[in-house]
Amino acid sequence: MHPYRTHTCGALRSNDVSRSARLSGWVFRKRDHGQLLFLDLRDHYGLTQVVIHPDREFFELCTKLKLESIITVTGVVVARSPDTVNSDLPTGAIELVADAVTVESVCEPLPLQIDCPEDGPEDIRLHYRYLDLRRERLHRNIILRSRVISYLRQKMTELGFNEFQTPILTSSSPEGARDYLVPSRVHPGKFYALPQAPQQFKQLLMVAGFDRYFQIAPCFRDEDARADRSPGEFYQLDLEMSFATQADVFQVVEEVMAGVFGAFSSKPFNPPPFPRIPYAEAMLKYGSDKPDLRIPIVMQDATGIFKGGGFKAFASVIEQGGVVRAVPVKGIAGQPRSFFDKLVDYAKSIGSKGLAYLVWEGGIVKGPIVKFLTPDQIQAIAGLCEVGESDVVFFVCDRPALVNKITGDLRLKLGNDLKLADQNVFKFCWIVDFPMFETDPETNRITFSHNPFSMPQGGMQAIEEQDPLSILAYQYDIVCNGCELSSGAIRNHSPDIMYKAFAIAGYSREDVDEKFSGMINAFRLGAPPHGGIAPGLDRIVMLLAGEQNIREVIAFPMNQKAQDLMMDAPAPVADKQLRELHLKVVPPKTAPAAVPPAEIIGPLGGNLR
RNA sequence: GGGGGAGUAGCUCAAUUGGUUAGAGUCCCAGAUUGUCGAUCUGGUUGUUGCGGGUUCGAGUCCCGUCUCUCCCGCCA
Repeated sequence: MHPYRTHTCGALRSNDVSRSARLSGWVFRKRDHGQLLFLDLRDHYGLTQVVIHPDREFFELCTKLKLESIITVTGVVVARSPDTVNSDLPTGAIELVADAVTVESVCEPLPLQIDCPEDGPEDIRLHYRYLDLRRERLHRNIILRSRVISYLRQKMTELGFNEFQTPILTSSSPEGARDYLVPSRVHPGKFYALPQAPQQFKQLLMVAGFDRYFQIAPCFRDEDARADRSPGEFYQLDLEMSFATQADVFQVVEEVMAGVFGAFSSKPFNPPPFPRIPYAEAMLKYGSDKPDLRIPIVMQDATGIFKGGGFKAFASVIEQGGVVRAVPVKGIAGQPRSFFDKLVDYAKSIGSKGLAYLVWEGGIVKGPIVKFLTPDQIQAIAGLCEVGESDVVFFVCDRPALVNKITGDLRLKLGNDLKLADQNVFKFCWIVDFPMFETDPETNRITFSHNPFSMPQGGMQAIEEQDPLSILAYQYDIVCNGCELSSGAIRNHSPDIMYKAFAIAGYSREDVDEKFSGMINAFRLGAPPHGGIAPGLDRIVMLLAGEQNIREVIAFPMNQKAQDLMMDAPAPVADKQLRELHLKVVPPKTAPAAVPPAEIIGPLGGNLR
């Protein structure tokens, strides 16, 4: 017999009855009846009830076993009597009657309860992540992640993509997020950078003629965390295709997304093709380039209706280039006055000068601004917003950029507070036609609004003839339930167009040659038209698992301040290591480095350093 | 870098306008218990109310500072 197990804790069934079996696992729960002891033995595969009879010499030992200790139990599989069958358990028709018990590992008092649906304090969870991961929900999430990755690999291979590895130690790129840097021992004063994405490598693989690339790619960005953004590192399903149009990329991604969401979630989603929403339309209708389409609020431009009208607060702002955005919400006319007052306060708190609104109730139109409007204007608003009895329309008037932000936030808040979004569906869309360039509000200079390597729509002609701010890019995002899953683009594979595009953003030919020499040289030596995208794996799993925080789908995440509390990273290193790397630490003036890290005393005696 | 929230027993939380010995569930410990499966029953331990200062006859509660965690803004080609 195998020293540890003949079956897993999820394997035994009624047809194993009277078999001799050996199980190993964690003591999940104990039920001590004095003259009879039940143990629920748990492993990765499931739970099996072990029965210990009082005449066994190990009975006493077992009654004193601490939860989460690990034991090996040898015994006979016995059918449960009909009234004691547990139909909630796959193994619930049988139980293992113990003839021998070996303690493999004793568990000391636990800092976290394993059999507990509620989360403990975040820092304790992260410090004892291996315990947190024993909990059913997290264990399930991590396995879901594993299965999703496996599915993606299989699907991508089926679609003719080949998986590649690209360097982890590479060079810093001047664009984009802050890099994580790795000092070179051999080259004093020089640094590697961890890749923010394998962007250039995957494009070079296209130049190399591999046609279709994919990778479950680690990406490293030194940026601050959010609930859906883990600091440090994250993973993308990175893909790139040669001789591909935007439509080709969409088709592949739609097939993969529909496949993975169909396979791993029971929630319905809109089937491909996903709606294509131009960036400008998304900003107008939803105030966001990652709209949550579950919220049934579609905003409208009402600038024309208020222009030169009797509502001077709006008319004067419009004269200075402002716009009016109408936010129609159906069926909320009955909300109390306090609801509207709070919303006005909220709008002000996020930078709005105010929040106007009209209420269609009891056959009349009410609201603070109604006295400034003509019946024709009100009629026009009702027609524009398609509202009527019991509906409400909010209005914000300001500079266009601010209006987008305010109404976008307002739309989300209304959706949230009024629970307008169906939590049991996924709604996908593409955001397309992103502008190639934008004006940096601080410097007033033109910069790339997204990926500088995107192909401008209209190619060379557009770059040469159009107002830069009017040029669109073959740049796209896929969005699900208000979550940006990914950005992608058809790439600019022409050195000439690239030089021109970079010139508009203020980079000289020499700059481009210096910063992107590898790429620009490659594009002079036969580069196929190509494009791709990189859906965020962590966010996909987060959506599938129904989790609100990305840490819940990462086995060993860092906390919000980019610390690994379990491994104690980042940490100081020995002077010898610094000398070898030709580095000297210059602490900031308010030196937090002098403060020792908080210590959590636990079973392993200290902070695990 | 900025703003919000939270911090009370190992854990989840309570504690009236500032009022007397800071409670409950759970975990843990002891005892009882032969069919439970979140076992049950009885009893018990657990506290620098994050930390430091201040106001007050009196502070978990009010004020100031600070630390930790978290959410958001900035940032994320």
